Amino acid sequence: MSHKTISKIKASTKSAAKAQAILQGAMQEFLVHGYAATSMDKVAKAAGVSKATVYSHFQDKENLFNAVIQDLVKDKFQTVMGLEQPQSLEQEPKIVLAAMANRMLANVTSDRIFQNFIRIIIGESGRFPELAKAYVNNLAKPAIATLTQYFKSHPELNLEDPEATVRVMIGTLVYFVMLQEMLHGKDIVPLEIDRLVKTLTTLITNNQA
Amino acid sequence: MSHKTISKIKASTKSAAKAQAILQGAMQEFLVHGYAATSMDKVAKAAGVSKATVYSHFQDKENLFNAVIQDLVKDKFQTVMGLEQPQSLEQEPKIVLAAMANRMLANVTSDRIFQNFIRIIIGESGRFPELAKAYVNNLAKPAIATLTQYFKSHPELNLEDPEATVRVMIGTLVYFVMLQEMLHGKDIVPLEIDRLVKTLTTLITNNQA
DNA sequence: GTCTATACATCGATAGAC
DNA sequence: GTCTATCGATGTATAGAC
Repeated sequence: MSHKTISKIKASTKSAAKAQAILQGAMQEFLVHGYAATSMDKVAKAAGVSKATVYSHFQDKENLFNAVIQDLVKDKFQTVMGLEQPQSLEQEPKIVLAAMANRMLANVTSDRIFQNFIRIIIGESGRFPELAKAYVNNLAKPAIATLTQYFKSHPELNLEDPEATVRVMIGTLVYFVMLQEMLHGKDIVPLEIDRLVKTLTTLITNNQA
Repeated sequence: MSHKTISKIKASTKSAAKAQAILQGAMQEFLVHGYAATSMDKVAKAAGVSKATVYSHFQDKENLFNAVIQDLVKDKFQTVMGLEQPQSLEQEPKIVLAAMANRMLANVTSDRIFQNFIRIIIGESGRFPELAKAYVNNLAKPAIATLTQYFKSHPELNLEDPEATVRVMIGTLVYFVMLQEMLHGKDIVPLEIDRLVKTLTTLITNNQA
């Protein structure tokens, strides 16, 4: 990208280490306080640099916010995609689907950063539509595609519409985490995970033409 | 509530009309800009009163925000509950469920205020957990209860776990609106409503013990 | 390249006239 | 009960020394 040749090793360009520290500090602040309630002073303090240094690496607050979210989207891509791959896909679909669901629920439930990330994406989706689209493109779409491919490669499931069935499965899981964890509904409308997963997988695998 | 007897008709207590105007103006601003990015100056301007008047009716910004959200929760209760009642529940479940789903999707998709309301509830659910709980108590819980009762009153559906099945149905619908509309995924991961509804109702009604 | 110091706007909240 | 005027704190962003 830039000309980091010539001259000595240090202080050749804007230190990439500081840029990373700024991104890290900004991420922490944005995830906890949201966009509007996060000040550039707090970001600078969290990153261990001066406010002027923040502005020397990022044009303005909006620019920094975009960079932070794009970073998170990339980070969480691994989290989301790692859900389907590393297991034995050769077993019965009912087993595989239940395992996928349980793993997804366990991962997201225990990942406060991911929950705050989703909160921001949804909360700011009106004012930052491009960020919402980045989420859809890089996280939702691949997840949907992967599960769709699995459904299509198992005709014994007898699914009339695999694409739509994927939405049922993902929607069920996402809504569950959202209502129980993010919206603090655990004690108000309790429901055991096992019951949800059993019901979901039964509906999908007990399909008759 | 207050002593609006005695004295003349006007200027007896803090005019309730102004309080309503303030709530209305604040609602508009909060729904569009979120909590932190909404200033009390903008609220006062939107309500057509001075900032001091706003503070004479509401203790502070947080107090006003709470009142606005509580108002919205009450308002939208009608929207949510009106979805299941006024139709002929005597028809085949497959027909009834499809009608419920279609109506819910149509209503929420066309209601930008409701979408912004959900955006705020989720976006601020970390910093205002009580408001999220108010949403769960007054909107999600009744919706779940109503649909659960319907499922339980139709044993011919052969549902092993009606409570969990309700989550599948509501989760599917909520996630669809959220992904297609609120997160602007309509053009990125398109899916026709009819396919989703058909798939969902088929899964639920084609259930074999 | 990074700092301190600061410019300038806007924030939430209140005092005091009417 | 509602207004105008204003307070002190804090916001984003930048100038200038090093």
